[in-house]
Amino acid sequence: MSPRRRDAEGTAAARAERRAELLATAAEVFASQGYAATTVRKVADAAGILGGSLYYHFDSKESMADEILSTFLDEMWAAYDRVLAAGLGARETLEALVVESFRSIDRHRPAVVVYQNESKHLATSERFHYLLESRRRFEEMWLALLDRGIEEGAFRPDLDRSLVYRFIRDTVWVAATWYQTGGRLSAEEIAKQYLAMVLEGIQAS
Amino acid sequence: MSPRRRDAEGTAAARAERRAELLATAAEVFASQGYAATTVRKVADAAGILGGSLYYHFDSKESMADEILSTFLDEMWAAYDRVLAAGLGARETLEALVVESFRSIDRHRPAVVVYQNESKHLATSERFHYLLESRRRFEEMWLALLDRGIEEGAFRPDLDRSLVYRFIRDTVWVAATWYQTGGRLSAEEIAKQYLAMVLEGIQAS
Amino acid sequence: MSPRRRDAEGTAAARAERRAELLATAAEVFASQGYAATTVRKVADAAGILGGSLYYHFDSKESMADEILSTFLDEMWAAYDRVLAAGLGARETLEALVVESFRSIDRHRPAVVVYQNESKHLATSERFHYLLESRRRFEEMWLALLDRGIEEGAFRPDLDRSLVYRFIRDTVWVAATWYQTGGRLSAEEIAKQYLAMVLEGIQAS
Amino acid sequence: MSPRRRDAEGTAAARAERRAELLATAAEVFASQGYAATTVRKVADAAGILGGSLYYHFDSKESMADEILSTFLDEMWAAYDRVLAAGLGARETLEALVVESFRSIDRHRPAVVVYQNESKHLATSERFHYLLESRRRFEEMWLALLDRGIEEGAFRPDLDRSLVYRFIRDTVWVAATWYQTGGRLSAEEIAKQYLAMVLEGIQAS
DNA sequence: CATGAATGAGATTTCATTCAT
DNA sequence: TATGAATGAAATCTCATTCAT
Repeated sequence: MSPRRRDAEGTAAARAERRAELLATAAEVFASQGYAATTVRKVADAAGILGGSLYYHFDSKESMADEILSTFLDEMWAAYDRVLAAGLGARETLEALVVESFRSIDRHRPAVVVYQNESKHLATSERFHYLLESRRRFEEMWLALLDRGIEEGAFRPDLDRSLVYRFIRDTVWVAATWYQTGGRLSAEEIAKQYLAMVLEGIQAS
Repeated sequence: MSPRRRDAEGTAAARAERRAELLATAAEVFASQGYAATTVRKVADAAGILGGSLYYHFDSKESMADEILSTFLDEMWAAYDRVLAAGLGARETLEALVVESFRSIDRHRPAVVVYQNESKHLATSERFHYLLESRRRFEEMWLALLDRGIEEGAFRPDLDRSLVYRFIRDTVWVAATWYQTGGRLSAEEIAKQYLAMVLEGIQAS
Repeated sequence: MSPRRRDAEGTAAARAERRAELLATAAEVFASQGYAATTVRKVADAAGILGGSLYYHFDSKESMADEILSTFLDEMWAAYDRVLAAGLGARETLEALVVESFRSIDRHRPAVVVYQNESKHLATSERFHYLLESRRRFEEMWLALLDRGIEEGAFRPDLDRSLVYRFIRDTVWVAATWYQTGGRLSAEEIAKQYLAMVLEGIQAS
Repeated sequence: MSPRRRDAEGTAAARAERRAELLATAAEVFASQGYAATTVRKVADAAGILGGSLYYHFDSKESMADEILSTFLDEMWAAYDRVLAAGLGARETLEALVVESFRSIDRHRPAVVVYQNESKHLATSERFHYLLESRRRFEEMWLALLDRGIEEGAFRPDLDRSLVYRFIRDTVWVAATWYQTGGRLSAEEIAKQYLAMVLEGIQAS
C-alpha cells in the first residue's frame, strides 16, 4: 500500500466520520427545535463551526435531513426484516417488533423524533417520497400481523383493526419524544412494560 | 335595548366572530404545515385576504398561536375540572377523562395538533409559559389518578407509573394527528375502543 | 338669510374648526415624535378618532404637514413684514424681529418644531418648495439687516456675516424645542434676555 | 508574533474597520435624511452592498444608531473630561469646552446631527437611556460652570442661568447642521468667532 | 476544512390610504 | 362624520446558500 493510497483512505474515512458527527449534531438540533425552525447557523453553532462551513460537507439543509432519515429507516427496516424472516407466531412477532422499535429509538432517538415531527411535511417533496413508501410498508406489515394474530386466536377480534394499528404505531414511536439514552429505564425494560400494557391492559385482573 | 347598545354589541360580536373565523383558518394551516413552516401569507391566502390584513386583527403570528392554544386549553381544563369535581371512582374518572379528551380533539382538532407539535418549542418563550404550567397540572392530575386507582384496586400495581402516565397521555392526544371530524368512527366510538385497549389490552383473553 | 344658508355656513364653520383642532393635534404629535416616525394612526389616536377618519378631513398625511407649515409661515411673515415696514433702525429692527420670532414660537410652537426638524427633508418634494423660498427670503432679510447695522455702526464689523446670521437664526428658533407655553418665563421675557445675550454677550463688563 | 496570532488580529481589525466604514456611511445617511425616514436599503445602497448584508455586521437599524451615538458621546466626554481636569478658570474652561465641541462637530458631524435630531425620540426606548444620562451630565456641568463663572466675576449675573445654558448648548451644537468639513472656516476659526459673539455680543462697543 | 463577507429571495410586520356602511 | 375592514406597497429582518481566501 503506497503512502499515497493510505492517505487517500485516511482522509476518506476521516471525512465520513466528520459527516457522521455533524449529522448527529444536526439531528439533535432538528429534533429539539424542529426542522423548519432550525437555521443552518444553529446547527453550525452546535458543531462549533460557522454556517458556511457546513456546505463543505453537505449540499443543503435538506440533504442533511435526508441522510438522517434514510440512515435511520434503513437500519430500522433491516431489523424489522430480520424479525419478519424469523417465522415466529403473531404474538411473538409483535413483541419482537416492539422491542426492535425501542432499540431503534435507543440508537437513533433524534432521527426518530425528526421522523415523527417532520416526515409528513417533508414527504410532500419528491426527494422524500421514500418516507411515504416506508409508511405504507409499515402499515401493511402491521395490518397483516394483526389479522394473522386474530386468526391465530392471539388477538381480540372485537377491535377496529385500523384503530389498533394506529394505537400501537403512535404509542411506540411517540416514546422517542421523552426517551433518554441512559435514563432510569433501559429500552428493553420499557419495551417489556409497553408490551404488558398493550397486550394485557392496565386494569387489575 | 337602545339601538346604540345593539349596535355596539353587534360590532363587538361581529369582530369576535371574524377573529374566531380567522383563528380557525390559522389553526388549520398551522396544524397541517407546521407553525414555523407556515407563512403569514399562507394563512391569509387560506382566509381569502392579503397578508397585511391579518395584522388588523392580530398583533403577530405568535399571538395567533397564543390565542389558538389558550382557547383550546381553557376549554379542555373546564371539561377536565367538571370530571374531577364529579367524585367518581378512579376507573370511572379515567374513562371520563379519556372521553373528554376525544371530545376536545373532536372540537379543536387543529389546535390539539398545534399543541402536540409546537408546544415544546413555543414554551421556551416567556409568553407561552402557561403551556408548561398546563403540562405540569396535567401530569399531576394523572399521576394522582393512577395512584388512587392502584389503591382502590382498579389498576395494576406492577407497572411503572411514569410510564403508564406517558403511555396514556401520548396515546390519546396523538390521535388528533389522524382524527377526522365526521369520519368513519365518532369521537365516542374511538374513546370506547381506546379505553378497551388501554384497560383490557389487545390480546385475546 | 334662509335656514338653508345658515346651515351651510354652520357646517362650513364647524368643519373648519374641526380641521383646525385636528391640525393642532397633528402638529403636536409631529413635533414630539417626528414627522416620519408619526403614523397617521398616532395622530388619529391623539384626536380620539380612527385612522381612516382623518381622510374625511385631509387628503393625506403630507397635506396635514403642508397646512401646518404654511399657516405658520404665513403668520410669521405677516409679522415680519409689519416690522420691516416700520422703518426702524437696524438695532431696533433686530430687536423687533427677535421679539416677533418668540411670539411665533409662543403661538405655533409645534409648527415651529416641525419646521425646524422636517423642512429640510420635506423641501425635496415639489409641494414644499415654498419652504426653500421662505428660507431664502429669511436669509436675504437678515444679511441685509446685518449689513445695514454695520453701516449704521450698530453692529460689530469684525465678525463673519454668514456666521452671525446662522448664529441668530438657529439660536432663536431652536428655542421652540424646549419652550413651554405658560412656562416660567414669558415669550417677551425670553426675548429680552436673548437679546441681551446676543447683543452684549454673557461676560461681565 | 506567530502567524496565527497575526491572522487573528488581522481579521479582527479588518472586521472592526469594516464596521466603522459602514457606520460612517449610515451616520451620513441618517444625518441627511433623518433616522426614521432612512431605510436600511438606503444605507446599504450608499455602502454599495445589499440590504440584507448589513445584518451580517449589525443586529438592527437601531443598533447602528446606538453604535454611532455612543461612539460619538464617548469621545466627546473624554475630551470634556480632559478640559474639566485641567483646573482652568471659568472663562477659560468655557472657551476650551466650546473649542472641543466644535472639534467634535468637525470629527463626528453626522453623528452630532443624528444626536441633535433623533436623541429625543430615541431616548424613549430603554436601550437609549444613556442619552438622557449624557444630557443630564451635560446640563449639570454647564450650570456648575456658569455659577462658578458668576462667582469668579467672569460672567454677568443678571441673566437667567437656565436660559444661558440652553443658549450656549443649542448655539454650539446646532452648528453641526450646516458645518462642512474642509469648508471656508475651520473648526477653530468658527469656535473663535462663536466665542466672541457669546462672550462679547454682536453690538458695536 | 474552515472562515467571513456577501447575496438574494422571502418572511414578518408596518402603514398610508381606500371604501362600503 | 366616523367606523372598521381591508389593500398593497414598502420596510425591517432572516436565512439558505455561495465563494474567494
